[in-house]
Amino acid sequence: MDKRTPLHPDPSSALRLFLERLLLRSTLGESARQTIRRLPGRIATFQRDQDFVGPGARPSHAHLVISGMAASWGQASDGQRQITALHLPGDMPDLQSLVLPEVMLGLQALAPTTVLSVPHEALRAAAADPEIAEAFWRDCAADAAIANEWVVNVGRRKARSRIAHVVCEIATRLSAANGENEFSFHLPVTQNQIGSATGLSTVHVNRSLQELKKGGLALLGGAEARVLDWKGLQDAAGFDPAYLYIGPSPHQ
Amino acid sequence: MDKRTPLHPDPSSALRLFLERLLLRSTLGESARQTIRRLPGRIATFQRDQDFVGPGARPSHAHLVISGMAASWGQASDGQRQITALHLPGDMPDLQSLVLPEVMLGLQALAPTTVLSVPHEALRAAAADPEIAEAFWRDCAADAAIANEWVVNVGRRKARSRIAHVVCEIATRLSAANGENEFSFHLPVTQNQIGSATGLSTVHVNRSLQELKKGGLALLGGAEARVLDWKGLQDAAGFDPAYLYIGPSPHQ
DNA sequence: CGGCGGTTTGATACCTATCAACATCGGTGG
DNA sequence: CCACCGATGTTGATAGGTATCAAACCGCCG
Repeated sequence: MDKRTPLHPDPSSALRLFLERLLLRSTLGESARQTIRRLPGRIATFQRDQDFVGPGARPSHAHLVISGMAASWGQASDGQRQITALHLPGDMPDLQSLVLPEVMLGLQALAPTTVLSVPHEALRAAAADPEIAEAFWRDCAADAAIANEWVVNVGRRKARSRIAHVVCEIATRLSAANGENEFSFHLPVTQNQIGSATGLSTVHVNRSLQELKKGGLALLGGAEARVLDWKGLQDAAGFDPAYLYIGPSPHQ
Repeated sequence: MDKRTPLHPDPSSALRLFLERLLLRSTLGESARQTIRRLPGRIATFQRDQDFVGPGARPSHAHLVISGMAASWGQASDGQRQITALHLPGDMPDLQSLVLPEVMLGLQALAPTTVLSVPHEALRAAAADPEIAEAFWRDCAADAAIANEWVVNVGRRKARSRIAHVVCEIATRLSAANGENEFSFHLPVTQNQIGSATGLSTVHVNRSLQELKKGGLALLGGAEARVLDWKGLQDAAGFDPAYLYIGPSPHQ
């Protein structure tokens, strides 16, 4: 278990997290909010590097990240993993398994992570409310938009920018979730995992991180991230938060 | 106008195309099918390399590709484009603008392309039918899955594999749409555009294509693609069609 | 203390981008 | 019919970015 982040031992506070997350992008009436808050679920914890959903599975539950950090990944035929998205507390990475029962990506914990397993039936029942169905659809669409931006990141930017872009994204998403600017936050990922996310080798991640440090832009290490120069980092990354669809960036 | 593919001058045949596309992944009752078939729309044509949706726009219509080929793209801050998805006849690339009004990607025609512009209002009205809403959501989720696979493609595979993978994807999607194996098909993209899609330079695309030819795997050129060795190409690409969510590959 | 995972550094090889030049081809106009 | 032209494709040379391998270092924890 991750001792550093507050635990959410009860489903109800976890679901409040989920509700706030949905409300970032969608408007829900009181009855819809009630439905979300009353979803059933079972708490589960996973250790660092543990896969909790594998490609080709047909899970009967969707997973709501409560604490820690998770990642979706795919792999090339040689077995090398590529992380395609990072999931922060409040995210439900496999919500789309409601409409596509066979998930084709893997989900792993990047650090000790707590999730709430919510049965598909309950989510499907909730989605009978058109307001909720639209909110779910909207979040899936936003995930697709984020995935598109990752393609750009990995395909067209060079090492330093790629890493800076991921840091900017996490900082912005955390800030949106917490309602305040986050320039110094817990980022429990190794340089190896950053490489998996950016399509770079571990060694090159290391060198690029040193460049970011030397340039006075950001400081990563020991599972902590500190943004020293938000404007400069954003510049180096070519980061425009619009694709995250969480309103105007709290930063700037 | 593209003279080589049959034109669909009337909306109704275009909408049949769209309906077949939805039925690849979803089940729709007769009333829902009627609703789709009766959607309003206006035909429009675009020339090669013409953008018909730009980042930051708030379009009032969604676009159904009828003939030709389109691509969604994003760009790095230096202006370099990265193609994040290819759109074949029957696809509606910006369906997600229904729930995320501000589109953050661009859409361009790769070749002379005909589209049907369908008003958001009409689509939203159609989505009042839960069956249709779910079908729309499902297609958005599938698009997200495809985007994830592109991240893997661009991030972890080497040049030859990346190109082979894109060819495999197009061949499989065309085959699914047409109900028959397509080993030789119209692929109106320049090597430059292939580079934009795979994160490679034009020159390197050229060399890699020659390797594919020399290896007897595939032949691309003159807006035509011919797959010579499907199994071998699939191998070189590390291609597994499951992520497309269009049932078992028609190939093999 | 010893091991372990993570980070850092260096040497080297490979892959890909870039630039420049040239070839090919279809279309256009004389 | 031929000359020309622009777009596309091809080739070679070179530079630079990144991967890979190996080794050393470090902090943490048992």
